[in-house]
Amino acid sequence: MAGKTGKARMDDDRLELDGFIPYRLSVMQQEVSRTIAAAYAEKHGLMRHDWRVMAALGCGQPLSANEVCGRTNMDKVQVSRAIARLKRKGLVTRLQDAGDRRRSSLHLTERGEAIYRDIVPAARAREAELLEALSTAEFEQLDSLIDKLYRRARELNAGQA
Amino acid sequence: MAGKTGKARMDDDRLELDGFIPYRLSVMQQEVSRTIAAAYAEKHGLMRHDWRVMAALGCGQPLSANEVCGRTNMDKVQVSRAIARLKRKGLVTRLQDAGDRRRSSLHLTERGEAIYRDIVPAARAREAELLEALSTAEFEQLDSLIDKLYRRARELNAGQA
DNA sequence: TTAAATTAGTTGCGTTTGAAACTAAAAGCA
DNA sequence: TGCTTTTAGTTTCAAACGCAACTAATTTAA
Repeated sequence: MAGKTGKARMDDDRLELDGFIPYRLSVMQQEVSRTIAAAYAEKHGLMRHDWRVMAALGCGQPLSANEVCGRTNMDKVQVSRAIARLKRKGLVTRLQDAGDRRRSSLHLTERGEAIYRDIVPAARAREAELLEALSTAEFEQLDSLIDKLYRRARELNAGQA
Repeated sequence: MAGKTGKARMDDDRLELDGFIPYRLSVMQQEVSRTIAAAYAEKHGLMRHDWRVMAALGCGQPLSANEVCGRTNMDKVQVSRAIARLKRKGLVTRLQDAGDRRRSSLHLTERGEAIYRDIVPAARAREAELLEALSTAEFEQLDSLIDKLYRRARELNAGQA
């Protein structure tokens, strides 16, 4: 399809940010992120990465740090640091794997579980409030568009990654 | 509308990240961002914020730092630092405003302009490649969805911001 | 007309980030 | 077996960030 362009793009050698999809996506996403952060940040003093690690663990424990990477799309440095913070706060424990002593399996502690159980409904509620702005059809479109754009971007990035 | 939920959400007190729209949005956006960064990062050693400031200036010079904030959705600290970097690199100049000596008006230098003119078509090309994954109808849906979600998130955040 | 409040922009501080280098254990293989 | 390579995860260092405090110019308004 030829020349999809955002709204305000008149002058051809100037780029109007407001008509540039990647920019708008970024600004929108940041705002959405802030909405969700309310569910874990203030009250529990967690960062986004911490919360993601907890979310991964909440869905299936134990996990190695490496498995957490896979489920959260974070890289291993971020995961390592998030785990360090969570351990410091007493929200996760690690247990060195007997078979492979490089690995260790991570668990939410009792406190970690409690916080997890506190965050989940709040996060869900925030998401729901957000999605109230959309019809069912729009929601499905969104779902599909996220997927398509993600795949496409990965394709494009695959070269130099 | 009642209970929109992502795909993989079965257990009600566990949150599956892959079915959580804000998470998927974030991961997708990051990937898209990387795609676009290729247009300004490696080759010109710019950061996202630097590029945004340049993009703002490219569309209408001169601008005060404050006006840049408005056009880029960045806050003044980020803008101040981006300008400092760009000045260091010789890509923008500042000129103290005669009427109001707190302000100064920012301009792209010759070199700044040149780099801007190099980046714009590359960024456009990247965006176009990305959007090739979508039909015209989908593109329009995307445009509208970004808008709706952005507005909604701002509404929700307005309280505590 | 001068003191208080606002606005433009910068800076200092402690924390987080990103990239690359690193350690230690396990696998591959000769 | 002993040597190289891979894999899991951590650390280091410089740059970037967020926040609050700051300076300096301008506006408000008593």
